Amino acid sequence: MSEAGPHPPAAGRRPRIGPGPPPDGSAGFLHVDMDAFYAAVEIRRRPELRGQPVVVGASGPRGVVAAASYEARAYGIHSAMPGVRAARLCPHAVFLPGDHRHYAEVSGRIMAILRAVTPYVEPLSLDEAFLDVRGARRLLGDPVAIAWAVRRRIHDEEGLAASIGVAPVKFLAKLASVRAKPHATPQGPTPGRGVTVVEPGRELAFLHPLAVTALWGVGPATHAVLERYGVRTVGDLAAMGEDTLRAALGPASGLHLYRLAHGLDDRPVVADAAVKSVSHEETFARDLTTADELRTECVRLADAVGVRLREAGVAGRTVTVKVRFHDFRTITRSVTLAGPADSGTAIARAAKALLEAVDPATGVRLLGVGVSRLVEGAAVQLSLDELVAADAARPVTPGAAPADARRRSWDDVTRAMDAIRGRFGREAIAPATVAGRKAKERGDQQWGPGSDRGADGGATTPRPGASSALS
DNA sequence: TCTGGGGTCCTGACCCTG
DNA sequence: TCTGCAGGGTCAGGACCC
Repeated sequence: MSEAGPHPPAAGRRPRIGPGPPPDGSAGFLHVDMDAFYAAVEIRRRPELRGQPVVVGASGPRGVVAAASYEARAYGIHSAMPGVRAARLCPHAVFLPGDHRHYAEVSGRIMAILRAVTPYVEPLSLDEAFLDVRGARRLLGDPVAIAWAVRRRIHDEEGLAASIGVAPVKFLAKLASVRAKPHATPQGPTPGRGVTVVEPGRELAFLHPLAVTALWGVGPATHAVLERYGVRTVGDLAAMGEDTLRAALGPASGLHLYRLAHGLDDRPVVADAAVKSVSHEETFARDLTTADELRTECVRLADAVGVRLREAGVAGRTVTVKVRFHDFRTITRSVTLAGPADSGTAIARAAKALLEAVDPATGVRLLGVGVSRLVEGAAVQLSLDELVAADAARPVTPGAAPADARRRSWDDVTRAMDAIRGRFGREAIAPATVAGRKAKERGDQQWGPGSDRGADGGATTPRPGASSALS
């Protein structure tokens, strides 16, 4: 592990690694999970915050908590909690806006440390990943030694703590890493074990006493169903027959949970899994109530999706819009295009057509635009049929260019916009409809509508306790 | 008490086609 | 030509994950 530097590989795509071999019964899977990652990164940047309750995210009146230090967790604050409630629980906590770009940089360096151990690294998010280290044993030692070495190196090079689970299959490694974590108590954080190991043959002894909600795939809805069967622990679940579980939860979920409850998980670690959809959605500080506002935001979101599609070198056939109304009722509407699209113009056109049937009068708090059924490399804007249909629907303008010429000119415009953004930054240019309205980048204030702007520019809502800490 | 953003996967209804 | 059926594609929504 000493051969690799602390920095991520140079720009450019890494060669595809693909899925590793299936589990073979040896404890060769690691789950690496950073402790309170975003909060820890902020504290590392500002050491004077060490020991204080620190909350990241929860910006704006509708924001939620992205991460909380263990000192903040002692007050009952946890991720996904509304910021308003977190502020009530701990008014003197330090509330910080998220800095996704910085977290991504730190994450990149941590992933590079992991890839120095094995190419079989499957990131789940910025702060956790699965590793298959079976192929690294001869060179680096047994998986437990590798886990401790990884933990030490992350600490030495990044000053951050990680908890690591070691097990014969992926999901047990993940559960083990949870057990390795520190705990929040009113007296302050108590350190965790750092590394927890589930030895081969001990899987069920580890698994069965756990609450059934510990299993991946048991959320509130599934838990409610299982409670009706008197299931509280994973052991209770394992005692249910496969047929009963399938009948209760559906064939796919039933089989999945039946296998997990018996410690069975043959999923390999998949490095470089292909992305299947790209979407952008925003909750607005103020509800949108007119079709005009809806269309304007739709163009902005579609443009942001298009930029990300082209950056990833993919295009998609299905365009989906998501609308969440004032009462939290949420609908989705989708349409499949004749050919893949990756330009904001084409995506916005399809999305706006879908929004025609949506009445925003009661108030729209969230709007999302997404593209799925992705194909690599295709940059087709619109099929001929769609262009013909679009032309037929468009009022005739004297002197207007034919459809194909317009498509080519829009392709040129898109390429020119990409070039300008590449040189001067993403905010350097935008469609005229949304000029001056910054589209959030991926993860930019992703945990709440910014207090700096809403649909109408937004009103500033300072977070209690934040101003002094940030000044 | 109020509920973000970006994903994946599953299910059921409906329609079309052979 | 009509009917029934199976299978695939599309669409909408729910559940879950971090």
